[in-house]
Amino acid sequence: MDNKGNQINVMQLCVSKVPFFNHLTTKEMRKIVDKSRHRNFKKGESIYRDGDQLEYLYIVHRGRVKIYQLFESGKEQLLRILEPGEFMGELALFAEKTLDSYAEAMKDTEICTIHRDDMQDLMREYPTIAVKILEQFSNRLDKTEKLVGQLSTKDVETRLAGYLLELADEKSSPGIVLPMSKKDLASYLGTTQETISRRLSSFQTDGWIEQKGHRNIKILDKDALFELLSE
Amino acid sequence: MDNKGNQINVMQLCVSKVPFFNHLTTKEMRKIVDKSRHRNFKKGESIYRDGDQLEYLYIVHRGRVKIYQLFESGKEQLLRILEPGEFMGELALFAEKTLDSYAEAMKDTEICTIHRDDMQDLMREYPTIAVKILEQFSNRLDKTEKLVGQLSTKDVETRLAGYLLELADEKSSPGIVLPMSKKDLASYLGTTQETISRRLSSFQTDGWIEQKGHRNIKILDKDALFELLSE
DNA sequence: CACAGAACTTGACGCTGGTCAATTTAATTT
DNA sequence: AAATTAAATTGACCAGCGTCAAGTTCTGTG
Repeated sequence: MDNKGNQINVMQLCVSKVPFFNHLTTKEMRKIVDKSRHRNFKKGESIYRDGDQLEYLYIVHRGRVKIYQLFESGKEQLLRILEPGEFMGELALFAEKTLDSYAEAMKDTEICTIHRDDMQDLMREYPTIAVKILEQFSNRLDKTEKLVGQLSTKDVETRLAGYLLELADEKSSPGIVLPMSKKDLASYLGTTQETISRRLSSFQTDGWIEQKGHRNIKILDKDALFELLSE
Repeated sequence: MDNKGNQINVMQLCVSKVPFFNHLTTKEMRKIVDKSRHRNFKKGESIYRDGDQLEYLYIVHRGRVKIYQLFESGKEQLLRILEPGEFMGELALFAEKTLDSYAEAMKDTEICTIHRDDMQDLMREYPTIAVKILEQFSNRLDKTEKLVGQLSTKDVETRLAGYLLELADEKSSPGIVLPMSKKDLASYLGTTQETISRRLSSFQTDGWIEQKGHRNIKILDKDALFELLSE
């Protein structure tokens, strides 16, 4: 049985990659690996859904996951996208809460899960873990609060410009690749596919960007976009 | 000198009231009190502002504080309101971050401050503190994400109905008192004073609520409001 | 490489809700 | 209780953007 070999493999892949574990010693990490479980999801597959009982912390190791809410009206609100190393289900750590959001693999994705009780133990044993999680939390909260501000005080054009610039900053190159479909982007920015499409077209007409394919955008006039933000 | 007496007083008032300290022993609390400073703010006074260097954790002991963002356009986005026992400035705990929001006392307010370095020490010494903070954090994040969803998928009427019901739930009585001006409520719900006013008027015309004075509302038909949410 | 289905674009139209301005009402102060 | 100020209401107007519907362009799969 290659169970043993499998576990070592998982350790290298999963735990060591995650910011809030990677300061621990190898021995300590092994302890964590013993408590974690590795799972695979195919593109489009649901990882958890509204109404599920939340019992695990999920850590994305490979792939990409989107978290969204779904309303009675059928409208979707995309909350965030998880890249490798990020986690979700953190509410599970404190209470037996019922979920009110959905998590879906955007492409084939590998995930590590750790049960609530084990996480509690780990935090007690290695207090620094809690501090690390806290750090990530505060960044997320920060980002979410900014989104709230944008949603209610800026028009779609401005929000879109802001998003493009943010993306360009991260990659620090004029060519950017949208990490999601325009439909999802619309959901994230609190608008519709159609409006996103119209605004991008007008950006292009103005000579500020150039679109190639469905997800590739080259920024031609950063300053023009930037101007929008402070108007 | 009544410094000593003062400190004991402060301890009882401030630290013991806060959820993430109140599980500690009296002796441990005293240690924390030694590191905290007590401050008073008058109504309307600014506690911190955009651009300030963030160095302290602020714990509200008495009064009420509003946190908001301010945009170039002059628009305000109210993020949340702190009641006694809640805290702000938590980003200070991790990095030397510059603030991008404002905190203002909504009435005469007493606050305890603890310096970042001291907080770091405390968390190392009493790991449970970090876990408690984490708990509050995750609730806030949850609330903020819900707000995002509402802002971008529901119309003002629905958001307002949702807010009123939420408030009624907390107090579990038909008569509710707005914790803020309608102007601030508008800012929180991502709309304008005028629209809030219009919607409340129409609720009243429909016989669903009754307004008395500027901040008192009696809910007459809970079900009608509730219907709006799931349409 | 072709083809099917998904993703995106474009147009026409109407409604929600933002803006500006003028009153009215409530809250505070003296 | 009157006076002053702050908060809220109401009306008129119109722009942004959501909706529905019909095309067009990608893209990944066989």
